[in-house]
Amino acid sequence: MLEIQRLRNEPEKIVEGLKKRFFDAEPIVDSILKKDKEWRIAIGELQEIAAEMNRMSKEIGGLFKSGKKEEANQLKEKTQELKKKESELKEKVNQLQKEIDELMYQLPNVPHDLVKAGKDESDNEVVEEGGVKRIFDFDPLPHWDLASKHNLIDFELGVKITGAGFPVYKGKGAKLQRALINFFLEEAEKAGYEEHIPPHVVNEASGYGTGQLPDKEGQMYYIPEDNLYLIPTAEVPLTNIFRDVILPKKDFSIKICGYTPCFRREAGSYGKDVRGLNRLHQFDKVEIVRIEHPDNTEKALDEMISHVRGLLEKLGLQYRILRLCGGDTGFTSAMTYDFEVYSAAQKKWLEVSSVSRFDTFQSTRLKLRFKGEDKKTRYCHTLNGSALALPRIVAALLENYQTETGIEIPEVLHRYLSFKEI
RNA sequence: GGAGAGAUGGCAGAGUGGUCGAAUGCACCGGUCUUGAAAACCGGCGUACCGAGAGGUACCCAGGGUUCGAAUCCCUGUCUCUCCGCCA
Repeated sequence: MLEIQRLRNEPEKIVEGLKKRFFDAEPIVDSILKKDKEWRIAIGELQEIAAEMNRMSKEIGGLFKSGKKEEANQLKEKTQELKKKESELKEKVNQLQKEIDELMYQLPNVPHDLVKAGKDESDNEVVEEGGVKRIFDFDPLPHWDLASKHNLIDFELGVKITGAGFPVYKGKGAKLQRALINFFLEEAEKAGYEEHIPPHVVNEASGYGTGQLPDKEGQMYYIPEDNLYLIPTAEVPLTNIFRDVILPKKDFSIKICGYTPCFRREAGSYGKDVRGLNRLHQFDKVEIVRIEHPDNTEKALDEMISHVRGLLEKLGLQYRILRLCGGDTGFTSAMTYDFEVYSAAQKKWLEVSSVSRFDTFQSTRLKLRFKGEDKKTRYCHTLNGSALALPRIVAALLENYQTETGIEIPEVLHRYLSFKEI
């Protein structure tokens, strides 16, 4: 959520910034400001009445104590009128507050200066390319064929047990998953991220904290009996560790990571992109999360990008980094870099990581603050990124490391496995 | 699943209708003392909102209610703990 202060101080800037998303914020911002003005007047009046009531109550108490019953009763009658006014105003204030909140929830984060205006993914900027380009002298197979040929992943079995999008990893396929998870976790640890194993199910408050609710409930699996949600990413439980937290000092830099399965309903996504591992309802991911002082956000983001880049280089994959345009940047994000890996067999780029800075957008909902220089509380900045999501990495590894007879394993993974090829 | 207990400031814990935003202890911050530290002593020490400021308002799990007045009484909900049962 944006800070109301910011809306009051620089509404034009926000409206202007959101144009980069092709989001017309003006009517919402105007409406908020109008209601905010009303609200401020109403709450001023309400507080005055409350103060008057408090005064009278004390007076009545004193009168009763000193035995002046009649005077006390007279005063009592006077309070009736005030009470009525008070409850009316209270209702008005609450109603306005509710309306303002609802409008605030509709405003996405304001894109960072570097973010270009754009409607969709076709406007994203490629900011970097690297890694090893793979050239085949034979016809490479897509990973779904390789997976069944080498008995690594059984998609049909997953359909039987659960449904489409829930593959079963078997034998070396399963071990490869485990190796990747360990590799990613150890790399994260080396980079200073403290490992966590959080719950894979979260409550409603956590969903609101990181912004999945009220917006994207349709994308999460929901357990109505307990009012709990399966996590779509470790970002949710990891970031919510810091919900309702005020960090005591101004110098802090919190770096945590965690492996979890991720569950996504992916409602409304059909077509060819869903083949094989390309889009799943359950997948594994190692997530890195940072809580930073606003002054340190830029540096933190750079470090995260370097970290993810490092992983892709160690795995020997061809990659590119995109800075998403306004329209393709997630609702809660101020700036997002997507990492894509090239699959020579599928002849396309596969998104394997997304690194974002949210600035105060999440921390306002989370109420995550720190004590600043002058003992004032300020909102922290949050960032997170996948480091990395497994399925498409597996797809790219299988496809790019295939030979005519089998599949090689990148050297960095050897220490996690008892075999060097499939 | 059954039975019971509870939810108060960073923590512990008092407070059962009036001046309680809340005793006290611990922790924390500043100071005195000390060569330094400890101890002792003095002072400070929740959050949010409105207001230019003075100041005011709200918050004792959440939401309702009773009352001139609620941390305190009533209702509903949530959560936690203990015991029993079941079970990895």
